[in-house]
Amino acid sequence: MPRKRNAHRNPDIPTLADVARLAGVSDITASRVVRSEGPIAEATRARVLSAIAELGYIPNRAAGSLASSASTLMSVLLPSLSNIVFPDVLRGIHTALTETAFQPVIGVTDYDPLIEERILLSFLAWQPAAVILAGLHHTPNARRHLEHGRFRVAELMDIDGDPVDIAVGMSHRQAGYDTGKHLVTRGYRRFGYAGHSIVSDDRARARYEGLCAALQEAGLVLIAEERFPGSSSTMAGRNLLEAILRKAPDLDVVVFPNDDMAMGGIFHCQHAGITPKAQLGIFGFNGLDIGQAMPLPLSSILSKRFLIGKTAAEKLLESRERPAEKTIINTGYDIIEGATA
Amino acid sequence: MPRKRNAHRNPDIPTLADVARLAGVSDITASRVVRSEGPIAEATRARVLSAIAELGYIPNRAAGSLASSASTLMSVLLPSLSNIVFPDVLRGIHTALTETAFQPVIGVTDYDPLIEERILLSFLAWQPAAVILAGLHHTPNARRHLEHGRFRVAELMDIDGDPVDIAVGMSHRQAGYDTGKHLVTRGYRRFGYAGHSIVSDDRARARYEGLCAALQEAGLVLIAEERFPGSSSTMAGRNLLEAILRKAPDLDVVVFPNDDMAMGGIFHCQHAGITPKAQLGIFGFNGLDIGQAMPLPLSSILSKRFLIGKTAAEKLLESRERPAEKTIINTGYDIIEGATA
DNA sequence: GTCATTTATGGTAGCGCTATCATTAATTCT
DNA sequence: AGAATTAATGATAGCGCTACCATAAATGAC
Repeated sequence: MPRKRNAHRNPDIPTLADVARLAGVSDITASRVVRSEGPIAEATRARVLSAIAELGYIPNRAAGSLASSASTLMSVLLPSLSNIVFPDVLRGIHTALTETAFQPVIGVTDYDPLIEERILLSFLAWQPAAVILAGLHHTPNARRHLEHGRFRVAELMDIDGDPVDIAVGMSHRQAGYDTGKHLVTRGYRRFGYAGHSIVSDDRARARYEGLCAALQEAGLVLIAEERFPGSSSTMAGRNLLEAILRKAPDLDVVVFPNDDMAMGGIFHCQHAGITPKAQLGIFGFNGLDIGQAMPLPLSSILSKRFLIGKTAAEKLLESRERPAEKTIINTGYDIIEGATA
Repeated sequence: MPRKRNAHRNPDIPTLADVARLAGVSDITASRVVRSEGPIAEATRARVLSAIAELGYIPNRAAGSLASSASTLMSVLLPSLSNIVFPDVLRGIHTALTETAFQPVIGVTDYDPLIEERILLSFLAWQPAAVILAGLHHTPNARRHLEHGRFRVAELMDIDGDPVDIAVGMSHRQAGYDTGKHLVTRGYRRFGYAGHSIVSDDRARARYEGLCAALQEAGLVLIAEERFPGSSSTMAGRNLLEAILRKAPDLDVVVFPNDDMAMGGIFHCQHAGITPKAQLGIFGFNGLDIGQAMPLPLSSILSKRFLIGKTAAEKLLESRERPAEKTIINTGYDIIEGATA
């Protein structure tokens, strides 16, 4: 009994073979046109493109990926989507990928290396052209896959370490250090630090350590610290400033791990009748647009998130193969003087 | 001359066939274990899982997608990543997809239907399980693909229209109307509207039209409008409020199309010594966290972005086939009274 | 025990494209 | 003109998995 018509195939959907037939060429010639690869005569190309348009042919990327053991997907693992920082990075990535065949597949790790590992493994099932993730710290298993995989790797945000392939970002330790130096130079002496738990946020910890190092060099110490166990938010920043000032009312500046919380600090000042800068310095991190739009622009460190994402993706697109040399790209940061510290 | 060893295949990477061989079963039995599909004895399953662990097998999703004419990718087209609104939606989508095999592929349309169409076509090459996009307005070509494709479709944010498959969101026209009613009820009579160009933002336009309808019913009209041709931002909101008050100093409330701009309006008030609410009402849209963390919480409409994303993804996961009936899910919105209007 | 149904497992063609080798045609060099 | 090189095109096996049909084993009903 002969087998029924194979239900695998939907006859309404044109394949490359249909295109080739209509254009009067072989499959592989049509493929060459679609891929813009290999020698192809202009007249032949035109016939194939005409057939593609007539049939409304859409390539089957899974087939191409299977046949070539590679895909046009870029796996992007982001620590968070809860504030604008990583959406900005993603926007940079997306901008660089526009007009290319590459498409970002997204996962959110919640700053958890184990979640990162799990998502990475599920992404590898698609044989991505590249993996983009944040930071230089991964589980041993994840690192093994990153190191032995046949795909490019970009580790973003941090450059203080040994990347697998490419690292694009800034030195967070240096940024924290420069924050301390900057504030000491401006005359601040009684420092406080208010932020979320930094157990899982390597970069916030590095900035904190840089800040402490700068203070130590100036013969100073952090007089008070206040920590919030949950995730970062503006409301948390408001509450933290209120709490730390209750413990140490004589602080003259408070450093926050990010602008969201620093803005919360500003809102507390407004609520409590504290004049930013004149009575209490408030310093953030990231240099968000919204912080700069305040009547008193927030004093902060500008992290170049969009540039980091865009630069990383562009660098990855330069070559499908990993070069022998690892690359570290320092996008730097700016000190935004602002008006709050 | 026989052909050289096929370079297609990397012998270091275990395939399903390797798993099957090690477990002493056929390929299709191993596949059944991986897919959790079809009858499988527990002892057999354990043998296969053990082989998978030993080999570190990672499935080749492209192969599965090709063989089954379907994939585990979800195409997500977002209008923007420039503010937190759509990252919140994406966060909801991602949350619903966690622990499933589905992964979101991201494209950003910049509120341009032609870009949306282009991105959609490139995503269809991956035969996504579903397409998630914003709004109910698409190019004719895009709509044709959405209607005839063998994948689920969720149109988010707006429910005032005829969806392809599922719509999840709120009535923006009703939200604008209720904004007007709410403010009229609070005693406001001299209305201004300050926002970005709404040519490409259907939902902002619908809210504007709803607002105008409510004012008309109350025998009122918008006394002044100010438009900014660029994209929405807090700084733009500051400038717009300054400009509209120069033209119409006697306004008693100004409605903004989103919280980002409304917060800019608040910042202008702070700068210009205007007391929000008492002297001038300021009303936004979206109910962002940061707006609620201000000393005077922003008066606004709360759009349930995370819920919209999560609900849509969950609904899509219920069935791979499109049901006969289209579904409209109204997540509603809340009026946040706040303290600025 | 026999027959019918359900459970479990297996064989393989094919999904749509591309890596690779092969052939033919056109161009360039001597 | 002939040889060498380059450009253009073609044939097909195979990528890794699964839809579908087939067979065998186990279980339940009479």
